[in-house]
Amino acid sequence: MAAQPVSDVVINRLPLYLRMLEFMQKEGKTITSSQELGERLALSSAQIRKDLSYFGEFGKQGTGYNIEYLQKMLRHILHVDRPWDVVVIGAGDLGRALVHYQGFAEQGFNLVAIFDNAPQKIGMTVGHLVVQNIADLPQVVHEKQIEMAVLAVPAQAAQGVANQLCELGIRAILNYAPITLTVPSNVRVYYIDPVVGLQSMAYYL
Amino acid sequence: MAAQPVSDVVINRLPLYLRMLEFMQKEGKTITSSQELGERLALSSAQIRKDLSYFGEFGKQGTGYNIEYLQKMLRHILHVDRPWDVVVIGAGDLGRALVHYQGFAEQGFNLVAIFDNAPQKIGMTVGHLVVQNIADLPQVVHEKQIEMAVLAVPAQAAQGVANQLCELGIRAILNYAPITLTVPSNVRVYYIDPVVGLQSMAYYL
DNA sequence: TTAGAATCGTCAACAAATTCACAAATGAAT
DNA sequence: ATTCATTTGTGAATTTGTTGACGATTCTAA
Repeated sequence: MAAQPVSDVVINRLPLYLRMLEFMQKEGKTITSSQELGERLALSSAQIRKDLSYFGEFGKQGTGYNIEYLQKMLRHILHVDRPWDVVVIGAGDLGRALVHYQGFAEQGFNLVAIFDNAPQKIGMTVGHLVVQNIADLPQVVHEKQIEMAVLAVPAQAAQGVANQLCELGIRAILNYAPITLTVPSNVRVYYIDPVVGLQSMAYYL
Repeated sequence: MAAQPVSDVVINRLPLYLRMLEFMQKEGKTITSSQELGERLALSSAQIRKDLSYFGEFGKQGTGYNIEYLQKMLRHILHVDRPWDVVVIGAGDLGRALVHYQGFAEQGFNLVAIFDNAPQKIGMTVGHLVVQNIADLPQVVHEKQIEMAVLAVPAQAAQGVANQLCELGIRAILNYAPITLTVPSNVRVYYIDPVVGLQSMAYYL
């Protein structure tokens, strides 16, 4: 599909295209153009055409893109045309809020287990899940062949848990802990830190 | 301070430097080097020196950087050497989890009010705050001269609330809603969407 | 006092990312 | 049937971002 690897910045924009296409579809639209997509995403139309061109030809000259078809192709490219099972580590306020969030399942990411190491949290019901002992993590990861994890533990525990996840074969970590993780090069980390966001924006105020 | 504007990618790395410096300080270290910072942040040492050089000369040849001093300078550059008041819009699971999170206040971001439009949520206590009617937002923003907001409402409500925030003079929005917002060019938006993160990483699996 | 190791700040070289601009194709309107 | 307004996909040009390399400085230790 991709002879020479497509760069990270391109891959990171594809989910935004997908999200906008879903939005347009809900509006009842069936076709769109790189220009319209660009305007609504605050990107240039050339950028969008170029990004898509790394993966194939999905549009029709003079007409634009069929929204449903382009969605389908993007899901295929991103490997989200199948469900993924995901484990959540940490049953604090954040971990629990994540389990209650419907947005993951809507996009095919099933949060199938939540773990914590605090005895008073183990056994607690969170949405449709029961908090499990972190000691049971290896078994669950192995049995369900989990490849993705959400890390929602305090900063001081994050690196230790990350090490464990990597050893268990997890290859993608969505990290909410405010710390840069050190992981093997075959493991991906996506960082979410709201404080970093506010600090970046404060610069411009 | 910055003759020709410093690019966004550079600004977005500064909080990571700051975060790492705080971490090192907790480890008891007092000085560091661009090389050490680079290794721990998975960046090149040249990158770090280059980034800092846009703002001045903070290191000492042969020695490196004084951690406390560099922290202080970075806080000054980012305008986080003062507290910022921030409002939270949306008192769902996410909004409530954010109010409970101590990480904002630790970095000088004070969540001073939380709003919702649902009658059954208004009046509810969340941490040290009481959920207020969204109708009271203009008054609070004006009285406390708020410039930053966290948007934690459902996707379908997000653009409407964002419009209101912009009209009220808010200049920085931390957006958790899974939608690309259209805002005036003088307003910054920092996007947090965990699903986008998982989708990006799924590409590599 | 001097030698040597470490490190910064910066200019130039290099690489990556974005934009430009246009041929080719499409569909609508006359 | 022909014209015209759109729109794609892409190679080239341009812009932006990263890395290399080195003079200058600092500290340590013999």
